[in-house]
Amino acid sequence: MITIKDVARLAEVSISTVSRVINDSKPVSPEVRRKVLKIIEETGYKPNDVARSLVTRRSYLIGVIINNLAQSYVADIVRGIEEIGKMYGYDILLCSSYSSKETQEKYLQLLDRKQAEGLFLVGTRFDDDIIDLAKSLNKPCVFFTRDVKEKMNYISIDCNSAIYEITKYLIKEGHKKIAFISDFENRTTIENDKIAGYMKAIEDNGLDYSHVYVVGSGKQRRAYDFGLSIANEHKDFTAVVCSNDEIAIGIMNSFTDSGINVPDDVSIVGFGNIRECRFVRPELTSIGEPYYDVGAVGMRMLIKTIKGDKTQKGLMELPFTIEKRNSVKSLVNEN
Amino acid sequence: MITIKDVARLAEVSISTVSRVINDSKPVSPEVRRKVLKIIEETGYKPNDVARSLVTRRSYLIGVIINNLAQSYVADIVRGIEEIGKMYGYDILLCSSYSSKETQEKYLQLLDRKQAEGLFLVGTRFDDDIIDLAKSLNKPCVFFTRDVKEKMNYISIDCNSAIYEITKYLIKEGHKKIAFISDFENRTTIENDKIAGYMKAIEDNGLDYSHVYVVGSGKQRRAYDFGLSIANEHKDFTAVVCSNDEIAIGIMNSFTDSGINVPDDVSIVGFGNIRECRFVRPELTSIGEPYYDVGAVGMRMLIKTIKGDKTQKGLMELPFTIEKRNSVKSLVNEN
DNA sequence: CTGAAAGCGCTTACAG
DNA sequence: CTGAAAGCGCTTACAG
Repeated sequence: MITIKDVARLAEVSISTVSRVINDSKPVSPEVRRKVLKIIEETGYKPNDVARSLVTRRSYLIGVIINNLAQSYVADIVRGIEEIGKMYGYDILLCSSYSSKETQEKYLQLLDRKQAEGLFLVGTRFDDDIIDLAKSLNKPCVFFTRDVKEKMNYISIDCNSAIYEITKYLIKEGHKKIAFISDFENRTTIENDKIAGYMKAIEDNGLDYSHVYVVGSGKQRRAYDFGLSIANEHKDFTAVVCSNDEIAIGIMNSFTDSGINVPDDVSIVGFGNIRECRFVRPELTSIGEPYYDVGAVGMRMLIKTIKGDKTQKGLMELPFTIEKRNSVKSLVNEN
Repeated sequence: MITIKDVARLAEVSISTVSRVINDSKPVSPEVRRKVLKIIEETGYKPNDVARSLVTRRSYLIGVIINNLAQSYVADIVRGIEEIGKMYGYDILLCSSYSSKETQEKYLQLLDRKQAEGLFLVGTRFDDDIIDLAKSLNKPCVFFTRDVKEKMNYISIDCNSAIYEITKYLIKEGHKKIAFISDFENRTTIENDKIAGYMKAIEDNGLDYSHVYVVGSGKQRRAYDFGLSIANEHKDFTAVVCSNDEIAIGIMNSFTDSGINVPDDVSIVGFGNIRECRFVRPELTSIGEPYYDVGAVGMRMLIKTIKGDKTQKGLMELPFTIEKRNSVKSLVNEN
């Protein structure tokens, strides 16, 4: 391995001078610069970033703790994080915790030892211990989570408005009996926001029907089973708003398999706009969260904080979109 | 920031001793060890991995160059890489090149400067310059690609056998006119393997019909358009084998939209077993590539090479599975 | 078992 | 504009 020392020797200058030309940090006479550059070219010298990190105390590493890269929204967030990171010269250290608190703890320690300059945590909900540990590391830190705690800097979309708007959209299409299908009994803050948005739309539009079902899971398979059970009982709604797309797809499949036509008998909307929305039949209307942007905007916040710029603390909310597809039937033009 | 020096001072020992207890590298008397551990505990000292890296010349970093994390199979490979990496104490530096040769080159240089100990390149095909550059870095390196060159260490699945087997499966189900739908005119080595597997199955079973269509793209949308065009002309096959799932789904949707029933009129199989296979209707029969394992096995190879164990060079092939779903109709029990 | 010293490959005051 | 020296936070022969 060829080092700065070798370059200095070959170019017959001091290592200080070599350092100055590779970093362009101080004036160097043109002839000397040329000579050094020539040697660098010839030897193929590349500075050792580890040594550089040690003295500059900059690692240009951002620790990203996620649950599972297999979830496409997580992959999208990571893409946003990486892209913006690379723009500013930061690399990301990816840590998949698969929702294990112990693993998250281990990675937080690891990232600290590795001198990560910032932390980006992505997960449905985080244990208080993890939040405290992350804070104790004294590094800039941003969260993307479904369960917001006051003490964290987080980035999010306005779920309350999103569900409010999509419910209003169903109402405008003539639906009067709209149910909401929630994931867990034990709700995250975001889930509460969603349900509040649903209820507000119902009330604001003077409807007298509302019903919140609880699947007991956020997963498709469980939603499918749950859907079969409500398909069998007497269901009186003409549309359902689902807390996420996995649930919506599970419910939709269960209805289809039970002989309930979507959207002719029941309209369904989801939340998240995952890729599968366009693959299922009928294609699923959903709320689009700009996941890539979540990563990108969050990363910008993080980098700003690292640079010491003042940045807004706490909340940062991103806009959503309603992706209209054909899982919703308009009842307006019917007699 | 508290350093090894602080710990040494507080514990009234030399930094050598502190180093020995944190690394358990040399015998230390029980009392001294206890004293040091106590100080470490009290101060919350954590070794600086950057400094450690510099002297040990070990970064425990693996550079992973991919095209796009938005492709689910890429995310799965990365999961496998990360999981095995973490098991052995390695972290991954993720670099998304979005198929740009320039970006790949830049990242290769970056990874070299960062002292990455190994390289894992994932992509459909790589430019010769990139392969050469990667080799020139003199680091252990493994490729997962659809276009294999002799000069690389790669990991792959046996596509020839996979397509052979799935074609045979269609034949066993009574299909006698089976077409193959390929992606590009300009074929990768893997694509050639697939077509060869298809042809061999046709020949081995004495069928007199064979036809290779070329979409001109590996993407779903283009396959959809292409599917519309062949749906309109007189098509004489009862089944099609597609070079990948995106194509299969595009073709399937185009057939459905053209009034051709899948699988009643035409059976379709894909390759890749992407998540969408289970979301489309009918669910798509496909060849499952163990992508997670590709990452995991490749990473094991890489780590072995880093450790200096001799490992098989060149090819490493993984088994495939045929995921039978309902996009295939059996013609056997018909009269 | 323990410590003093050298050194990993850089950057950066400091002095000239 | 240039160089000698100190130092970043560690590990590891070497000597005792």
